[in-house]
Amino acid sequence: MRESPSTGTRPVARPAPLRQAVYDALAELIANGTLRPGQHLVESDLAEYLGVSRQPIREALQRLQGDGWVELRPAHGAFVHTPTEEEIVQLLGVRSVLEAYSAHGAAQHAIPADIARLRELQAAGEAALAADDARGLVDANTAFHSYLVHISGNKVLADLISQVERRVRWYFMPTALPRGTDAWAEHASVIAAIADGDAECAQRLMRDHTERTTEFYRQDAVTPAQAPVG
Amino acid sequence: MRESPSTGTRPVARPAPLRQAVYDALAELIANGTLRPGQHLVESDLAEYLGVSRQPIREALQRLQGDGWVELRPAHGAFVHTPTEEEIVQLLGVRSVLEAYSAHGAAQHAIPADIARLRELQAAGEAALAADDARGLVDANTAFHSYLVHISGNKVLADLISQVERRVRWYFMPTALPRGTDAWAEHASVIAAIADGDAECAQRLMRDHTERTTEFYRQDAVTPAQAPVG
DNA sequence: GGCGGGTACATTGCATACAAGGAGCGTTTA
DNA sequence: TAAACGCTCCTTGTATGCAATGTACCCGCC
Repeated sequence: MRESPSTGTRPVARPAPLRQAVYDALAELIANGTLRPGQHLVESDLAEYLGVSRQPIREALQRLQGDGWVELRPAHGAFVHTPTEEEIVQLLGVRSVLEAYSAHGAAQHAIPADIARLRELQAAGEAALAADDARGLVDANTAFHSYLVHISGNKVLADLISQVERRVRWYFMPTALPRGTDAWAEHASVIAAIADGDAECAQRLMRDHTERTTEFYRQDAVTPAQAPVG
Repeated sequence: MRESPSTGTRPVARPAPLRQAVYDALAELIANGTLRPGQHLVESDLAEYLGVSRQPIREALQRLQGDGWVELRPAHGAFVHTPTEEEIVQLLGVRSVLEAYSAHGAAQHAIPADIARLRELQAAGEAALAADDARGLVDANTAFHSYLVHISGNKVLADLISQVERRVRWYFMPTALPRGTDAWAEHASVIAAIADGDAECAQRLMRDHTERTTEFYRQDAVTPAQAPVG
C-alpha cells in the first residue's frame, strides 16, 4: 500500500479478463437493484444477457459469493443475497473496529504529504456536501477511508475493509445525506489527530465517528437504499 | 450463530460438491507444505493428480485466491501465496482487533450455558498443554476463539475471523508451544470478564492477549511453521 | 375433491474441445 | 561471441456438450 502507483506492472493495456468484466457487471446490477434480493440467477440467462458463455458467469458468481453478493446453494444455483437488518448492524460494527484500527495505523505512519492529501479529500467531500452531490459525496467518503488504510500500509486490513466497504455501499445507497455535515466534521478531527501523530486519539475519534453512523442508521433508516454515508 | 445446530436443513446426506473437495485438498496441500510458497500450480497437473477435470480445479483456485492461499496472475496462472514477514504482522494486528471485538460481543450476549462451554474448552486446552499435545492445543485454541465469536452472534465477524484464522494457522504451524501456558491463563481471564458481562474488560483483555502473541512472534519466530498459537 | 405418483422440464455440475497468448529456447546473423 | 529474431510448446481463457439431479406440473387414483 505504500508503493508508488506505478508499482503494479501494467505495460500498456491488459487483455481484459472476461470473468472480471462479468463480475463488475453483475455487482453493478445487484447494487443498483436491477437484480433484486432473493432473485434466482440462472447461469444460462446471464450468459445470454451478457453475451458470454456460462464459464465466466460461473467464475464470477463464485467470487460474488465470496464477497457476500450472492448465495450459492449447491445444485440450486445462485441467489442474490438478501441482507437482513441484523446483518447490516453486524457489518457496521465490524467496519467500525476495522476503520478505527485503520486510523490508528494511519496516525503512526502518515507523512506530511499524506496529511495534505487527506485535507484535499476532505475539501472534496465538503464541496460535494455543499453541492448536494450525493454521488460525489459517496465517492469522496470512499476515497477518504480508502486513503486512510492506504496510509496505514496494512494490506491485509485494506483487503478486509474493501470487502466490508463494498457491502456497506450497497446497503447505503447514495440517496440520502442527512448525516453528511456531521460526518465530515468528524473526518476533520480524525485528520487533525493523525497530523498530530496521536494514534490512540485518531482511533478513538474514528470509532466514535463510525459508531455514530451506525447509531444514526439504527434509529432512522430501516430499508437499504436510503441511508447515509459516513 | 445463535440458532440451534439443527437449523440448517441437511436431510440425510449431501451429494458432495466436487469443487469443495478440491478446495479442501489443495488448502491442505498448501498448509502442510506439499505445495511450497511461490510454486506454480498448473491446472492440468492438479486435475490429473486429483483425478478430476480442470473445471473444479479452476473454481477451487478462485476461492483459494479469495481466501489468500494463492495468487492468480491473469494469463499466468496460480501461484502459492508467499507470506512476507510484514504481512504476517499485519495479519496478526487485524486478528487482534477482530478478536477483541469478538470478546466484546461475547460478553454482551453470553448466557450461562455459554460460560460453561467456554470453561470446558479452556479445560481441554489446558489438558492438551499438560500433555504437550501441540495438535490438540491448536485445535483447542481454534475451538475457543471460534466459540467466542459464535457467542457474539455476529456472522459477519465470524466470516472475517475464520478467513484470518485459517491463514494464521498456516503460518503458525502446530510445532512449538512455548507461549501456551501464558496464553491459556489469559484465556481464563477473558472468560472471567465475559462471565461478569464486562464487555469493555473482555475486549481489553483479549486485545492484550493477542497483542502479546503478536509481540511474542515478532521477537522470536521469524519463519513460519515454528511459531506459537494464541 | 384431495392426494399420490410419475413424467417431463429446467438447471446445475462436470468434462472435453478449441483458440489465444506468453514464455522459453534455439537458431541465425552481425 | 553476443544479441536479436522467430518458432515451438505450454498454459490459460473461453466455449460447448453431456449427464445427473432437483423441481414442478399434470394425470390418475382413492
